[in-house]
Amino acid sequence: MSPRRSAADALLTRGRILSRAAEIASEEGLDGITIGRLAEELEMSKSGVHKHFGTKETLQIDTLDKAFVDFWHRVVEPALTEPPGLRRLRVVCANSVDYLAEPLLPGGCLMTAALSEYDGRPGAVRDAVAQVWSRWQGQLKADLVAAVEGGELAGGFDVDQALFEILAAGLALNAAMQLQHDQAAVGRARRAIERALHQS
Amino acid sequence: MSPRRSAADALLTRGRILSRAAEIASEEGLDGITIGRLAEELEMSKSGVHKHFGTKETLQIDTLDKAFVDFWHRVVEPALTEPPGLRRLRVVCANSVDYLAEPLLPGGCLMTAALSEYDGRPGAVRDAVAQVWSRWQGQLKADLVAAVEGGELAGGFDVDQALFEILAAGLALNAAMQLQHDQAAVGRARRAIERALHQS
DNA sequence: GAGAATAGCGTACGCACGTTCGCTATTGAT
DNA sequence: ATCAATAGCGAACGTGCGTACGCTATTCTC
Repeated sequence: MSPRRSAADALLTRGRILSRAAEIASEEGLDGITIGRLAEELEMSKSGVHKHFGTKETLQIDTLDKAFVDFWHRVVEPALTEPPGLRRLRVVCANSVDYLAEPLLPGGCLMTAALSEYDGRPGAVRDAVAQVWSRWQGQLKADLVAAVEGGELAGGFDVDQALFEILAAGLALNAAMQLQHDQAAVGRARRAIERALHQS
Repeated sequence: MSPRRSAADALLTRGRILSRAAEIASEEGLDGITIGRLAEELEMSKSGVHKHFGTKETLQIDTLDKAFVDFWHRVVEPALTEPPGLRRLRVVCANSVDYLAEPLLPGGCLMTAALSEYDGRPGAVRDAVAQVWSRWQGQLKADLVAAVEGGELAGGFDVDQALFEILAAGLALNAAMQLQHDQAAVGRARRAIERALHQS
């Protein structure tokens, strides 16, 4: 019908597809993404959607990557004005709690959803999920380590234990929000994270 | 081919179907359950499998319920010899950590997988997931409350905060085991739970 | 201005899905 | 001995899926 096809338009179309795909995936999982459904909702042809990715698996991975980039923009980057260490860590954690409490995507955090969905299924999608989580954990751990090295945390502080508890709080907050719409969980997550930083 | 159909045999067949379905669902999600696949693996016809449940949605719910009953048998019931309160709670928590570290199902805890999978999709399956989680949380909370009332925990102890942190540790342990096969997470989960019971 | 690239469309394909229907053979109660 | 129930089978259905192919129209490069 309307074959516009400049390079700029193509990138824009690709972005529209990924945005909608991320919304769908956040509610119904990466497997809920369907080329036919995307085509219908974006008012284009199945083959038009397909061509941008070549394979459904690629579409799923690109969707996850896009969601991760958005997450990073909102959660991590604003904290980079703080020096590495405890100050930056606290801002990152606060931002991530805010993100989980009021996510960009309608079905909540896609990284978290994809984690459960693909942790038992070998393949490229699972690898992508693992990489995304590895980066997020690496970011948190780097500031924990910096805080210890900078003397902001007590000597003998167990970095991996704190990391575990911070991640745990995020997972539990996401579950409480998505399954039970429990707003009170937000405060509990904040407190749990603060407690993770005060090992006795 | 071999139409045996006593009432006892029927129940047995139903159990075989649900057992295999639970295994599949633990690895690929409740949506990974497929009547055709079950029929093939169990060497029976699609219609034979179908007839036991009438609807795929019912099959999914029954699978979840079966997995929950098995979980309950292994985690909660052995602890009922302890008196309600802190002692029973510690046994339940220890059993649940053991369960997550070495689950009955190949893909890990089905309740946890189903939580992420269906938290954003209204319907009977989601309701079943919510109910299962509500029962599990209720069990934990009952012993926390009993512990407070029995004076085993300090006055002013925040039961909901502790419950949040215990559940969080379980979710994080499951994620660490399934995505990263991180055995060290077992000890961290145990420690996180113990810390949840020692509010400062 | 000519020509290679390519965004997007339309059509078609094979496949797996859940569900339906009618049948057969066995059971279990009368 | 009879007869209603029913476990399970086999075949068929409509649907939606991912993917492949060829085409058209526009853009970008030279």
